Amino acid sequence: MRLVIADCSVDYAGRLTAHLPKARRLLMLKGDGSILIHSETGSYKPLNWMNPPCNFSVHEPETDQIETGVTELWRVSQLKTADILWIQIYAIHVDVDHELGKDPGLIKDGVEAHLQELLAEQIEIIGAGSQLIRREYMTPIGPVDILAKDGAGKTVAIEIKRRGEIDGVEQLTRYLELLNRDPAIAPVRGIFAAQEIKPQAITLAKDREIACIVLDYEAMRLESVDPDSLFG
Amino acid sequence: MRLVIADCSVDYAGRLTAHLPKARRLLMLKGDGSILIHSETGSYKPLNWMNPPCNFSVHEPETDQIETGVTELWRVSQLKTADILWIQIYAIHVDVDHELGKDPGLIKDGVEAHLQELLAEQIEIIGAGSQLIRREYMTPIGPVDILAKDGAGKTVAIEIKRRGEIDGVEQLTRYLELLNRDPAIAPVRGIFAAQEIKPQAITLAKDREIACIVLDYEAMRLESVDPDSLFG
DNA sequence: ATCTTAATTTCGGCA
DNA sequence: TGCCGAAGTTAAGAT
Repeated sequence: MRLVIADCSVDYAGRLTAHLPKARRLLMLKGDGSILIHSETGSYKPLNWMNPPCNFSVHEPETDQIETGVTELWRVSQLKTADILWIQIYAIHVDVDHELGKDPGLIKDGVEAHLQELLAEQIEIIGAGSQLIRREYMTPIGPVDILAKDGAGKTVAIEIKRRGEIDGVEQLTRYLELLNRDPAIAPVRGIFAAQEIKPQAITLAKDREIACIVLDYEAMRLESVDPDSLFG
Repeated sequence: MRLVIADCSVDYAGRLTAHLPKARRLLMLKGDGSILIHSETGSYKPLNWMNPPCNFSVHEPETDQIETGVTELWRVSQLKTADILWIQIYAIHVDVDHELGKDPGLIKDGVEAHLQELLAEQIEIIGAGSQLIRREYMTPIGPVDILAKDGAGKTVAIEIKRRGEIDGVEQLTRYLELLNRDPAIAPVRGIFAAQEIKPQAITLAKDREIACIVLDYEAMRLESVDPDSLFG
């Protein structure tokens, strides 16, 4: 990885056209040929970048560029999409190069799968007397997160999200349409369960006669009978 | 901005729990207190990070950590959300510090907002005699990009995308369903407008009796009466 | 390889 | 400020 702190201006042409006026920035050239241009602020998204696979080359600046102080002209192009990044270098203040080697990668824990596990285990959250039929109940258009029977013995399809948005309601609607064609389990009603549900999603769900349940992840974790599921 | 290349392992606890095994990485400490941890590959998203505002402090490693070779222990915590990042440092290979100053920021051109602006201005693209009613016409489930009246005086709802895919047709369908319940403007027909439209989206639109229009961005730009809108 | 869905999404706009 | 939708989204999982 090569790290360059330089005064530079940048032009990008690809899916959109964009320009960065002259300023001091970090140019990060990764081992896979990609480049990131970072400023002192902003979160992890760079001001501009080029994804691998790409081609890096240094060019002589044009006469008019030399007059404005450009000392080097960098060209980075995407091999597949033909996106191009032109970087005008005015001055280089730091330039270090160091090989990092391969990274073993991030190990994650605590995502949506865990919510599904917990709700399957604590299915009475959707109503007393409820019983789990199956997790990941298959349909022709994909698996329903949870299929259950409620206290009255009626079938319930549950769609689980971390954050409930309109898309999730659409998804559940499609499942319900299919499930209700199967006389063995119809009628099936829907429950949309999430840690938080957006107002628009609630509006749409109400319109489709789908119930909404907000899940308390921490409370469910504490309630869990299976301690291994805490840090699965 | 401080750039450190170090052998390190990382533990994150916050919205999720995650761990990075020991490896050589770039630690990027920005002026606003945020930190990014990058490897040699992967696109612009860091392996791990902490957003501003956050707190950085260096701690003495525990006895058992010293035994495994930890020389420094860094703690980065989010001030609002209480997310915490612990970084175990085993060896520092590069350590440079350089102030970048404030960045003037990216200047963009060619996004969806611009398409909407141009189509509102050149509304007769959807048919002679058409008139704009409103951009961003609000409904309970979100704003319709453009509401207009066609040459025959009938209401038209337009959804605009840069790239037209199935999602956009679904979105427009929801709007139409709602709009057609309002006797003041019903009946409302739909137009799906985009720079390019995927065949699947065209098929679905046809099925829903929604018209598709492919927009020629360059032609619309040249046609624009408002030169400022070129590089808004 | 392609497509679908989530993301510690980030980012911008407008109410 | 908070909500909502777009992004040069990116990234992971499933088909």
